[in-house]
Amino acid sequence: MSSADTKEKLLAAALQTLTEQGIAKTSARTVAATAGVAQGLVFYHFGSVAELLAAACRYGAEQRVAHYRPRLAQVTSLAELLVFARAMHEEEKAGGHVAFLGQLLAGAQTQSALAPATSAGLDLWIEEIEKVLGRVLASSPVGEFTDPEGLARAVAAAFIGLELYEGVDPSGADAAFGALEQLAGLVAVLEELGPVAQRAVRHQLRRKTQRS
Amino acid sequence: MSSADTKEKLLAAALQTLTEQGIAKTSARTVAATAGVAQGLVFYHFGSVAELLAAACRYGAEQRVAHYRPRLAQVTSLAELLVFARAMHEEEKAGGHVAFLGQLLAGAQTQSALAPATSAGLDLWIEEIEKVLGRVLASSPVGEFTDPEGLARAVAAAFIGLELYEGVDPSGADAAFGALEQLAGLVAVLEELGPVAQRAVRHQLRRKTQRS
DNA sequence: GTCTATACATGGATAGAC
DNA sequence: GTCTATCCATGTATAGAC
Repeated sequence: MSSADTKEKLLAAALQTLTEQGIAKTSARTVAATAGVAQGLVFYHFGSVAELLAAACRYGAEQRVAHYRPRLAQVTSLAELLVFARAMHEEEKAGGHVAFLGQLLAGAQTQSALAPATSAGLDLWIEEIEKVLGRVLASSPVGEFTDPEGLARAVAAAFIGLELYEGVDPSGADAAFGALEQLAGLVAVLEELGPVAQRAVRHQLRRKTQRS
Repeated sequence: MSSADTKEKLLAAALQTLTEQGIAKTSARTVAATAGVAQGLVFYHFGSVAELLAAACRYGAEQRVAHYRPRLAQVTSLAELLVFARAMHEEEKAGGHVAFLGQLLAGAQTQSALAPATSAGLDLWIEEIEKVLGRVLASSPVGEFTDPEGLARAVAAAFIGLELYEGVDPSGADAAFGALEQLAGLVAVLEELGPVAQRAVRHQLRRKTQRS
């Protein structure tokens, strides 16, 4: 078998094991078994389990971002973004293709070799989210008075948190998404205000910004 | 040694190991070593590693919520809540006393024995957050048009996500908290609008709510 | 009732076979 | 260059000593 083939199999198997077994049960043995290759190949091809996981993170994050990118590109309002988030969440419940990021995030807390790759994987998402937020909030006071990059980072981290929460309390996670949708609706209202109210809001915001 | 003593040691050691070593490296051996007791005692006192972790989760969550409760009780505005969140985040960077919830959340995804305990531990936080949000948002349109319990769940899950994110990208997490503070300031502005603008906002919200 | 010694499974890593 | 056989550390669990 070609080197590229085996590597690819191991990368895919690493992601699958990570989502299905969790970081605690993800080992060279379990991944190799899933890939259908010998256990030693993990070390031959990647040097260590951590390096395999780091590579798998890059591989998987690129794949998933590419998968969702076209749909994200069509989002033109905050309400649509929340609809997308909910749909993506539903897809994740079935397939769990982003869940591996939660597992890596947990693993990276204490295994420093995983941190850069996990951060880089998340950055792919953050970049996309930032683009969408920039577009969606451009016409709103929110876009004017918040840091879009920081907001994108908060959204990405929060989404992973919610995905993890889904695993222990599905109905609770559902309620959380519902509340966020209501909140998004509230922000959207700011855009639909009449000109007088709009100016009042912006005026207050400017005062507030100067004060702090 | 009394049974209660050994159990207490194991519970504390489980939390410490979970935060310092992560779920992947938390085993009967590592926890017992930290506790300074024999490894087999984990199984004698708790039956299995998962049950020990579940018990430790209850134990730790109660402790931490009790630790922060007095300060949460003094929060009277959304801005103050964000100041508290940032302060708690800083404390966590140093001590990492809530980090174990992130590790358990990751572990619970695939080890169903952990899910109920983790969910229950989070619920202690959610309950407190809900109280605070109810108080803080009572005078705001946000309180009127969102489900406070769902919002509290979203906040708790998002906070855990941000704590995990901090572990792989501290400056990114800082930017995320900064953006959320700006966002909170924006919501606070709604409360400071003049009566005319207030009514315009509420009117739009009512229309919006009826439509959806 | 409390704990220790021991059995056996799984994991990481590599020397050397093909 | 690719893979297998094997070593030793670490993991879970329990039989039986105190």
